Amino acid sequence: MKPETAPDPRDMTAEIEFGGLEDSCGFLITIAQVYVFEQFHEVLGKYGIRPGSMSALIIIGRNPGIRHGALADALRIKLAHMTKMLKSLESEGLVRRTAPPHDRRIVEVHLTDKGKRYVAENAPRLFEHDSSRPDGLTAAEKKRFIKLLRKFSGL
Amino acid sequence: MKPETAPDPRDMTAEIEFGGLEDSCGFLITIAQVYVFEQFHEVLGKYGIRPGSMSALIIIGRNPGIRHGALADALRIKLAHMTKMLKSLESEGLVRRTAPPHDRRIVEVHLTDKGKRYVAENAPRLFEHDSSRPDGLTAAEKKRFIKLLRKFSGL
DNA sequence: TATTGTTATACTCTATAACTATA
DNA sequence: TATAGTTATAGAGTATAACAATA
Repeated sequence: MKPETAPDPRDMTAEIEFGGLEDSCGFLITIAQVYVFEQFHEVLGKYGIRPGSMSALIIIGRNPGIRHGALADALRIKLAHMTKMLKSLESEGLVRRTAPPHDRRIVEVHLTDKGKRYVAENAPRLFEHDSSRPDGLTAAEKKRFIKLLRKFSGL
Repeated sequence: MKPETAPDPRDMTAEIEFGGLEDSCGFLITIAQVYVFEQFHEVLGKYGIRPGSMSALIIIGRNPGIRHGALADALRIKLAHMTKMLKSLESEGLVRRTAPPHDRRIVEVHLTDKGKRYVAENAPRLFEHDSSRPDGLTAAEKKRFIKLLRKFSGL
């Protein structure tokens, strides 16, 4: 990112011009997201954990009996996708889904014992990875970054 | 996000516990990214523009003759996907792809006149949308946020 | 042999809408 | 009629690896 450098795409040492995208939150968040996933798979892939289902399991563990809809809202994914993910986690024996008697439309989700062991083993790996990712931010910057990210998303 | 509230997923007014994810850069960036795409499609969908190809066209416009590989690096997407995207943009008449005589392995990309008009018309819409997105950040916060995002991604 | 790009395949994630069951 | 979730289908994005052409 050197705006003063004349762009010459044939010169491999030349930086390319981003034409304003370097100041676009949307573009930069997309780029950051690619980096996050890349690092996640590189470091945590060997344990077979994936970002989406790991987040779901962590939230289910902290909110026993949470409904499909509430979980979908929390993870910002569509209910249809949530169903697929939870049925998959159920078939792996990590979660249990039950319809309460008072409203049989609802599906409540709990971790199984296997699911609890899975979270106890893998959640620390996720958090350790997240805080040690080589992202070039100082501790103070990371703190500010997290606050801004939360405010940005209305979380 | 109220850690002091007892979690009760059946009470719709209760906040859910994120169990540490609320302090994870990776999780928060994923959530932010969902918000960015959602807003993008809501506001700019009617013009038929999409985030990936719009970014590509903007960068091509600013770096005439840029190679497939350099563009893929800039957008953090795989070369195989870049090829698909550029062939699609070529079939829409927005870009021209040519192999230079001095190294016939290379493919250089330029905007066509139609592509230039397309960018002239739609890039301002993208930037206007990006700066006016209702993300709750003040101008000063947005500035700091952009700097942190760039540092985070090594851009 | 190494580099640049292409093709093919498969998998994940997402969007949408029609559907079932229940309230 | 409205709500919670399910199913089916299609599309976008991505990963991977095998491939062709050129250097």
